[in-house]
Amino acid sequence: MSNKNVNWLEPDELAAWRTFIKFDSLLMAKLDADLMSLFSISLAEYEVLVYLSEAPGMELRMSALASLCLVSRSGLTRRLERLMSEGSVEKVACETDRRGTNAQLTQKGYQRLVQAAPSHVDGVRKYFISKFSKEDLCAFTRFLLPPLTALEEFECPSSKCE
Amino acid sequence: MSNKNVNWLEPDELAAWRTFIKFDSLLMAKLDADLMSLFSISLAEYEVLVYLSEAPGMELRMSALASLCLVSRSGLTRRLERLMSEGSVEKVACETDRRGTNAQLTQKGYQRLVQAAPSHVDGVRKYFISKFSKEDLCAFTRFLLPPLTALEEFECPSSKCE
DNA sequence: TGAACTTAGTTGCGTACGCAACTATTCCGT
DNA sequence: ACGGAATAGTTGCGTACGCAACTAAGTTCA
Repeated sequence: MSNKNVNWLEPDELAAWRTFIKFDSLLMAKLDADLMSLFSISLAEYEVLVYLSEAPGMELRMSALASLCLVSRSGLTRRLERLMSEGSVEKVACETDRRGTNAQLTQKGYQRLVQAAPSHVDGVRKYFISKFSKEDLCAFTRFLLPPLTALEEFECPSSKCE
Repeated sequence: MSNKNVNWLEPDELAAWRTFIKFDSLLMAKLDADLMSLFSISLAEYEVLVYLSEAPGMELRMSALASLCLVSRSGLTRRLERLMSEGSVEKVACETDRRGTNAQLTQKGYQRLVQAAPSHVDGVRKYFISKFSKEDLCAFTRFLLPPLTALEEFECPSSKCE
């Protein structure tokens, strides 16, 4: 199609854009499918286990976790229901704010993470990291960080983002 | 967390990986929200209009369209239902294969695309393309193409991918 | 030619999610 | 100290999707 009233992307631009979209889409699908078939855990659930494992006391407020996972608060409530029902996560009351709830990684959840992580990390290295030199990897991050910050500001229109 | 039995990503690797994930997620959400609020069309539907507009006769087989959109055949059936119900797309019987159906862009669908495209393309340029020099953009594509090809082979395990 | 296999598309069903509305708690200005 | 606004989390409802099963049509091979 070639409509002169629309300033379509140039071939190089289009190639980069579609490669990016497709790469991301296939990569996420592959990582999810691998986790699912090997460890019966979805990428979304794995993500929760990772963020919890990195937090002090292996616990995080629901809202903080939702924000890290880029998911709505209701979406996170349901994700945690699934993880709780298999015993990977527990909810504990928040000491300092009685509205709040902390999600906490259980021993079982931690073991589940440690079991799945090597294979998952291998996948990330194999399909993504290994394609870049160390310099290119850092350049990649530097390139993407400014637009990422700009995008974050649309989410939290006026205030301090986290 | 620091478990010595897992070969976790290095800080630079982790930064690149999480930046990538987050950037993609926020960018897609933003492009979708913009299309939705300005033109009441989702990014998924827009994508269908684009691919149809580029095809000879502005029509494509359902399967081909599903493959381009990286969506299951049933997913595409439902996407087209939505686009048909507002008159942007029609189904026409395939001449050469009576099993087949072609999705065809209507005048209305084409106008819808031309109306939404400038704003959408601006967004893609503003948040993605403009962050790279022309050289970096091509390098970016070159980097991602090999792993993309590798990932495509998992989808079509043995055969010719298109 | 015709029986087995493959391919095209649709449908039923289950899942994961977002939005809006809700309750409970905390914060803030006076 | 108290009344209104903000925040934390959950729930009901609607949506978009994938998988598996299905029908119809084409393909292959004996």
